[in-house]
Amino acid sequence: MQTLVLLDSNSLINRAFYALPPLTDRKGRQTGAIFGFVNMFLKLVDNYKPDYVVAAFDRKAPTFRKKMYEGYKATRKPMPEELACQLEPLKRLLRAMKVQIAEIDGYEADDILGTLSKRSKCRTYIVTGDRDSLQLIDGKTTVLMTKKGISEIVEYDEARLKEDGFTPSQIIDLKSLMGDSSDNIPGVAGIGEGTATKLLKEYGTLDNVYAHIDETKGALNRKLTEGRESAYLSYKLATIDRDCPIETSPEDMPFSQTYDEEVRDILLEFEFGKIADRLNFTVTEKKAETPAVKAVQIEDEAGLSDALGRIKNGGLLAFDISQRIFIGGSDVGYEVVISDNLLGEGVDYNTFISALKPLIEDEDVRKICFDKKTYMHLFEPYGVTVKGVCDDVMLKAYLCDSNRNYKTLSALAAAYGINGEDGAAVLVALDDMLDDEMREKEQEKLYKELELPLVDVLYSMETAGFKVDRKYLDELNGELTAETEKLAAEITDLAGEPFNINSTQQLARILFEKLGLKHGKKTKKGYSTNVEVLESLKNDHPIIPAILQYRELVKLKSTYLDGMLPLIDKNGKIHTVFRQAVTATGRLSSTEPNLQNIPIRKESGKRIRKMFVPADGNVLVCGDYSQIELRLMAHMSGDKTMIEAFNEGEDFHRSTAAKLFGVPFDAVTQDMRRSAKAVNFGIIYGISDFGLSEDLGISVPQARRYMQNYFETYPDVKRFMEECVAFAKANGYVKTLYGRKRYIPELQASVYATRAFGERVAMNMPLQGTASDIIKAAMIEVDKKLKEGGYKAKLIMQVHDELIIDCPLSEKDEVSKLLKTCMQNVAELSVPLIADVGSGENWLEAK
DNA sequence: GAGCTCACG
DNA sequence: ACGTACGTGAGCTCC
Repeated sequence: MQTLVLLDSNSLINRAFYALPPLTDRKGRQTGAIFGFVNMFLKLVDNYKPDYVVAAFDRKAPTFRKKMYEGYKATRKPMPEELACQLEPLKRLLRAMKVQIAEIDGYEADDILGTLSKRSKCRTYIVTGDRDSLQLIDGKTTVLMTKKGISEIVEYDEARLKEDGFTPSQIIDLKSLMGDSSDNIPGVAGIGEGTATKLLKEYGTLDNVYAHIDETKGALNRKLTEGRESAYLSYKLATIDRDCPIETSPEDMPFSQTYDEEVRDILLEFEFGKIADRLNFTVTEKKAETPAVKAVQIEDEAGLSDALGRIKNGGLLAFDISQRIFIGGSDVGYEVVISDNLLGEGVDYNTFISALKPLIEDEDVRKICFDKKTYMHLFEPYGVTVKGVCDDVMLKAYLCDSNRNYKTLSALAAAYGINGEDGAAVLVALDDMLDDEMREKEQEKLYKELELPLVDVLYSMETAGFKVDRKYLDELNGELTAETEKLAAEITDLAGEPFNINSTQQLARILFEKLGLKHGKKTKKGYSTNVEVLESLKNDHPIIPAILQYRELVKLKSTYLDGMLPLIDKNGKIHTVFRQAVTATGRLSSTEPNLQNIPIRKESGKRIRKMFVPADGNVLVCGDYSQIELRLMAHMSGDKTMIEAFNEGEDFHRSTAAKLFGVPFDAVTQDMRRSAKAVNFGIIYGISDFGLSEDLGISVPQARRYMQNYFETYPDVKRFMEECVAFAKANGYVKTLYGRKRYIPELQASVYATRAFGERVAMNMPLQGTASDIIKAAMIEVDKKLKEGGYKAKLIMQVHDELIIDCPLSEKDEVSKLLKTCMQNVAELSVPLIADVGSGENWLEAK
């Protein structure tokens, strides 16, 4: 018997939409629900191997049976725009996959499924997330019910339904009693699943329930009597129409799991490279052609050196040896493929890398790889240095779309629809495609002059490492251990019982239930216990200050002491990893450990920062930009008043306060300055009245007045921010002074909060992004000047607007000057770009 | 693995 | 009527 699969497409895509994060392609088009749908579909056809597939869709107007109930239209939520816009693309893909699309005006998908399953002569599977369809089950019809969104499938046939105690037709009786809010079937008021099930067990059908209504008593009798009309209306509503005028005959279009080229093109258009990768296509043709490639399997060491020797000067070497080993030279018209099993047999890793050395170090051989910096570290122990141009497709892809985060070469290749096991061929193809894309998006200059040169600087910073005063760390650890233990004892004592203070849930129980303290805002798991809440309860119970103190110290100890210990090398140094392709704005990030969030704001935190010290005989020289983002706002907005304020060189927050509050500069109070500073920060973040009011602890209208006042003071700031948003809406992205782009698909959202977020991003990114472009340029410059000057001093850290140099004492003055000059002169703005430079015996002192 | 909390710019 | 400050990473709980 042949197999037919019927899809309740609206039900499935709905579930997919809400189950998955909102994916978009590079152009900002929504693809998340399609992605979920297609994945589920492919799993399904793998399991059930259908001969025919029909996808049924709702057509806008409610069906006849649903129209009968007036409330139907009123309460039904319209499909969100983010989902609606995915329907047509999905249909296009399904058609290409030889899936028939079935829809008729005035009918819903389940009517079509009901009709087609009734007519079907095949083994029939109905795929849906709605229990309604269980009424369609019969000897040859099985319902595949999706669970957990759409990730799991449960088979319902007659036997399985019987386990639940129902026949297929009883599903209608059940719904007419209990109703279904998602389908706006009213049922009988006050009767839920339990009562409905009990009644049907006893009486079998709705009719029979009412035939024996006298046997019920009390409330139930009253509910049934009052709900009779509603029940029978519900019965009609819940009954699927199995004779609707659909002309589709599934047999017209045989389905097969071999798809043609069009399917691949559509999948790639949606950027579902991973999916395209695992499908069979009738024509297997590589999208991006690589030069004539002849794979050579290397058998032994001689073969290896022979193969490598044939990649000549002026050639191209693509290598991917992170997982399996692939190297290739495309210019010579053949490709070398070296697989894993070679290692340990004919050639060992050491021999392999050494054989590669002449090519990696040949200035005239262009290299391509994914994540150059990691390779530099990998090669280092073998004495191999990367020389000449080494392109990095990870960075190219990042510049093309910073919202994406490709962790591996294969993930990147999949996203670009490049098939193939062979890493070297994949790299060559990717490199070509990304060059085109970078040209289109005008990212080449940033790539060549900023990101790629920065790789070498970051590599040397990571290699140098940051020295830790181990003795001091151990002492501090001891002190913190004692202090936290004491606090923990105090807390359990005050709580009257032992509990896990680190568990927010247990803590909430103690504070808000046992001790009866007034709770603040809720989280998903109960009441929040964050600093804000605790701070507000400070004077209500002695346990609160103890908890605050405990939290603070435990955080410091676990993250910055215990967490750091295993990362200290034998020389007492910590080597962070800078990640160059993760943030949406262009900033770097720091991991394993994160050295960009070492404490400084609080006294206890300052104790931590002191443990970071220069190498022996050195001093730390530290330079940080003064209010770079606000200066950029002055420059980019061209606001005369703001530019003037910076040119006068006075404290900018104070000068803002004087203008906002209409007082002379010298009459500004601490409080006024604090408010002005908060507004200045708000401006950088893409201000909102709510956010400002939260930060300052004032009312929203008050915050709004501050903003209005601010915009009157600096009118071009307002104009600039509006222009950023307008530009983003018109072009889909914003950019920095240097042309780095960030796409903002959120601006297309129908949900207000999401769109508002997109607007704030549009205001913030040009500032934050330009600042990071500038400091990156400064890093390259500092590194270059230090080398040129023959200094031993080394750049070791960057914290967004701050650079740190580990500097021999003898070079301190010159290096300090060099650092200041480089940082200040790297960009020419209409306001001074100021870097404050200091030095010291530890990181705290140097700042 | 998600959610909460909190460290930094 | 809605729900928000921008950008990160890490440690801990609890499911």
